[in-house]
Amino acid sequence: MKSVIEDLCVKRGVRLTDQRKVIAKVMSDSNDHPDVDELHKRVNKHDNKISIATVYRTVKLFEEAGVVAKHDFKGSKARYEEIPEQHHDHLIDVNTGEITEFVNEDIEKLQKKVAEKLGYKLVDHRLELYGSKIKK
Amino acid sequence: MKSVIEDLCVKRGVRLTDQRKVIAKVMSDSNDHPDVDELHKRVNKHDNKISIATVYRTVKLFEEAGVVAKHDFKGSKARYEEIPEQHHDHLIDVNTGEITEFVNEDIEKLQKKVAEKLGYKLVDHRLELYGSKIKK
DNA sequence: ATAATTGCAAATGCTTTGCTTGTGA
DNA sequence: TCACAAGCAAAGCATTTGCAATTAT
Repeated sequence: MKSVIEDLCVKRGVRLTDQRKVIAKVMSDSNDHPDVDELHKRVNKHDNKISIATVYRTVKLFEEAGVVAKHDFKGSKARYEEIPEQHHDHLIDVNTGEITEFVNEDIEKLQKKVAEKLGYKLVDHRLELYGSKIKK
Repeated sequence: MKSVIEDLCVKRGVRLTDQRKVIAKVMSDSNDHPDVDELHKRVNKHDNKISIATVYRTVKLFEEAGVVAKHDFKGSKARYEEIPEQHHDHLIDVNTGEITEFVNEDIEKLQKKVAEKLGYKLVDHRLELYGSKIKK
């Protein structure tokens, strides 16, 4: 059965090899934000002949095709996630590295407004919150 | 005459060598966001025996001492700036790389609120807007 | 058929580090 | 004095790439 990412690739004319299908499935099945090493490990459970170079090439390809998102959080290597239905930003636990997703329309609107006031059309943004858990 | 960064270093007990004084001065005199290579070039105009390794070690030291800020904007290497009196965020021109600083208290407050609602104390954040100039 | 993709290992680019010599407080 | 810093070159780490063999359409 086709993964969400695989479907999107077909729609966008991305050539699908066996390796790409496996990587697409692994990413679609992930609910976290794995880095390339972790993806490679997960992918290798399905096919241990897929090289890490291919994983690197594929996540880049998927990113350029707009089917996965890349994140460079402070102090860690690049992480990836399937493009979500709804845009969200991230809060990173500075102690554990745990990532929480959130949506805030007010902030989104304000960003657009700030950019426009400065004479720019907002084409992208990055918002990351770093926090430590409040014990109650 | 002592630079702002040099002053701060004294206050925080950071040992000041000739090299560090030069690097501090160059950074205090910069109004942009130079990367390490660019800093090294500027520093070398004052003393061409200062190695790039020292520049790397020093910006890291300054950053840990809280006297300079490091930024990792999308698609470029690490850039540095003197810690500003007032906190600000950045808008990056996706076409030219030009950086504009801005302050928005409403966004700041909302970020804090979002973190708290998720059970976190906000200890840091990253907000970057990427835009293209609107021609008028 | 054939242009694109893979695996491998080597190369890259930025940053850090070991070691010896030099130096600030 | 002497713990710390600098310069140099080598190492490290994540990522990219050249090339020959393989594969999707």
